[in-house]
Amino acid sequence: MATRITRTSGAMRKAPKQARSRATIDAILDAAAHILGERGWSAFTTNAVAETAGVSIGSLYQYFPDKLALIDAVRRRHFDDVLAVLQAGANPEIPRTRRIAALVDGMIAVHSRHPAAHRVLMEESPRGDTSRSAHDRFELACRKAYEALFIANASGGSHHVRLAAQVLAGALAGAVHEAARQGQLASPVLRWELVTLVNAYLSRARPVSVSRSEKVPAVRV
Amino acid sequence: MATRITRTSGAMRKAPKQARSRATIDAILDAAAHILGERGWSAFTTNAVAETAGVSIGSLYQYFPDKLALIDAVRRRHFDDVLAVLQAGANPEIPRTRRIAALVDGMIAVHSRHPAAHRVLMEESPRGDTSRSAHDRFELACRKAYEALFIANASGGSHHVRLAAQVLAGALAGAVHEAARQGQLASPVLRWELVTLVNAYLSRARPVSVSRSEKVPAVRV
Amino acid sequence: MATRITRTSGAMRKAPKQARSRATIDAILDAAAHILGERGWSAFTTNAVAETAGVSIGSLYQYFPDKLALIDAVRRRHFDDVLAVLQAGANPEIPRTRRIAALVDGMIAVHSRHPAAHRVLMEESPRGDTSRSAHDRFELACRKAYEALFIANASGGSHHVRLAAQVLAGALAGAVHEAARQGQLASPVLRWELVTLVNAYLSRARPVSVSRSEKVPAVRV
Amino acid sequence: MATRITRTSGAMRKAPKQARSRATIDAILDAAAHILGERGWSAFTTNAVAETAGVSIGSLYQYFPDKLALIDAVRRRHFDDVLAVLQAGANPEIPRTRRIAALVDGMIAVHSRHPAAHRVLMEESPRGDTSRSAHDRFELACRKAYEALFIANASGGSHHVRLAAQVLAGALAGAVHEAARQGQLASPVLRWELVTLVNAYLSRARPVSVSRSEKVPAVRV
DNA sequence: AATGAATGAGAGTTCATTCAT
DNA sequence: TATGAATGAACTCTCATTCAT
Repeated sequence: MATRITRTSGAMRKAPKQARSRATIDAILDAAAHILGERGWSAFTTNAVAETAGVSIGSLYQYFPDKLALIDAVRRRHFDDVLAVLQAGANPEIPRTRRIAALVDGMIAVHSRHPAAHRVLMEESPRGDTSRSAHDRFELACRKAYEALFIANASGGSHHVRLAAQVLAGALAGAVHEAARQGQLASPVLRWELVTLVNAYLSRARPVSVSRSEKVPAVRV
Repeated sequence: MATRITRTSGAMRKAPKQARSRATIDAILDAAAHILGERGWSAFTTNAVAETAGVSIGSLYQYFPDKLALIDAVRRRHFDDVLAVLQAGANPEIPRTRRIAALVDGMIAVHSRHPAAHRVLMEESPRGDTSRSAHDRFELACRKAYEALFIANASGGSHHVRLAAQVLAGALAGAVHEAARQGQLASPVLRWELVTLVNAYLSRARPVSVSRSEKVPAVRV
Repeated sequence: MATRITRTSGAMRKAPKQARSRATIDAILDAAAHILGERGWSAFTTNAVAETAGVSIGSLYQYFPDKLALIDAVRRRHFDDVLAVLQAGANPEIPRTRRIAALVDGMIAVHSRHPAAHRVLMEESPRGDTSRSAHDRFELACRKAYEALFIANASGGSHHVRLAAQVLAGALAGAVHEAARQGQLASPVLRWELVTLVNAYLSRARPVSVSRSEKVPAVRV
Repeated sequence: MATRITRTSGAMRKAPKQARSRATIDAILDAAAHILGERGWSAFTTNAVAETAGVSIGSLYQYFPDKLALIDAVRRRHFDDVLAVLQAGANPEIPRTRRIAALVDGMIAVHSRHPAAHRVLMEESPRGDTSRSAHDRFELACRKAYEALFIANASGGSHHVRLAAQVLAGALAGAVHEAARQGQLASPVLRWELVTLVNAYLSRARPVSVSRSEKVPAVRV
């Protein structure tokens, strides 16, 4: 039950020198992503990945020194895809409304293929050292994309662009996750609501200041 | 690494008849919540819980038929706490602004003790049968709390109250999760931004209709 | 899975001094026999016995030092019953035919209450030291009863009365066990066949001498 | 102490592709049979089997999905051996006297290697689904072999051939088991008595009809 | 390079037995 | 004396990883 991963895993055991190697690696990554998305983290065993990929377990370990390196590779590849989505909507030439729509559509698309995989990669699976920088680059890129929306939009005037961008990112991701869990990703109403959410927050209808409510019940855990 | 849980677990094995039992059960639940929050699901082994609780593994199994029943019990106890928070802000007599603030403060409070625990309980750990009804009651209560905000507020006029409430719930949870991950739960700015988010969405600044953006890059996984 | 019994168990921890003790012991023995017969050896746990008997596990251990002593006590009590059956048919005044019928009926009766219990007691459950002498007395009495049949019947003229008696005992027990397994204990035809079996063997229709068959295939295990 | 087996086990986990596998499987089965025969069911733990076989516990589980599948495999292999013995004596060309001798010798041989193993396999150890059909085939073959003796022998004229065959099978098995327990399997006198038993029953010296004896003492358990 | 048999630490769970109350 | 909570050794089974072929 525990994650028996101790070794600090290096990136990839060997660089693909031949086309065959590259094909093997891709088969392994595809199989890994597939299992993660369809059957979840608990079914993600190295033996299962190797079998699904149609290679021997020995071959898998020839390319990935351990399980951590494997999941990191999957994550890296997934990040690239998501970044492509985000940047497609980052062009400042496009009107803001259209960019918001592109953002929402992109997020929906990201979660539509294998709804579980994204969440598993982001939240459930352990991170190796390799993943660190890739993950940082990813978060940076995401933040930039969201910040760009705020910056382009002077109306709100928040001086906490960075935190606001983070809130927006978390909110959109959370709403999409929940919709994915409910199987509503394809709903046009959902899309509309998400667009509304982003738009409204960017427009920042100013609330009246509120003081901290006096009594919040204690919460265990 | 895998979650080797198959048996469908019943609630609790035996009702405590002596005061000592109750103390043991509480120690176990506290230890379970603590491990879950501080060290995550992968460190959540029955033996670790028993040891942390200062009881023998046999005692743990005297009260919880299996690991699933244990995690379910933790979840149920946590749900009760969260529900208390939500209902504290559900009183329609209180002005909307104040209720929103209470909601945000409640969510922040919920995640402040063991930031990871909430997420782990909600997303990462498997659910037993026992948990099902408790979870349903919980989701219903959450939805009601959020819907109440929309209903009280006629301005938006959305006919999809339920979905909008779900979007808001997911968005707020996501933003809070992300803030918890960044260690910003105590920040007043964060609180302000979350209040702004809820307020803005409830006010539903109507965006101009947007057509689906033509090209969204494909996303693997 | 293993039988974790190591201690050499003494007979019974304390002699029943009061009527209440006697009642408790009987309740425990009844519960033990019941579980053994209805649910088999694998369900025969000390906790289950205590619960079925309606006493605490502590009380059980007050009277039986360990599980071995308990099962031995059950066995002893069962032996007494079987011996009573056997001796009822041992009276030499009664004609042989009638005695054989009584023997067969007795064996059928012995297995009719809880078909599984007899087998479990005889074959499946471990024997403690206490049981040794009781078991010896039992086997002796059985043998005597069977030998009496041979002795009364001079016709066969076997000089190996003891071994023949043992063969007869084993054969009858085996046939009855098999019938019990098939649920045929109540069948009159079965009874008739068993009587025939005993009768025929006692009459010892002399077979022609046979030489050892030359080739018997080897058998593993 | 209890048999903690619940899962319904499938046959064998994977077919051996290399010679090494076959050797491992055989070593495991041999070790399993050995432990069963020499030290009984209670010593039959998966770790003990693996250790005796000189392989790791992991290897054992590579080929047998669980303990049930292992014991079933042992049983199947044993059945095959016993069937070979029985059929060796089933040839109708051979005179009846010789066939009876072959049967008795076969049964003695079956129990001579590991006297306890046969009994344990037949009576004491739990059965998986795999074992079911093999066991049925086995019982059928046994019955056929015994029935053949009755059918060939018109003298008795019993119309209950099937039940008579079952009685004979049970009787012979019981007598052999008892002899095995007493360590008398090698005794020529025992062999002679067994032959006599079978012969006598087949010849069915007709007993005078007997009425059910009136009073059979009650038997507990 | 590739294969897949083998390994073994470690996780979940049971139950005979003890001992504070 | 009686109770039942507590104990922990022992057992079944998994899966990341290695290595002979």
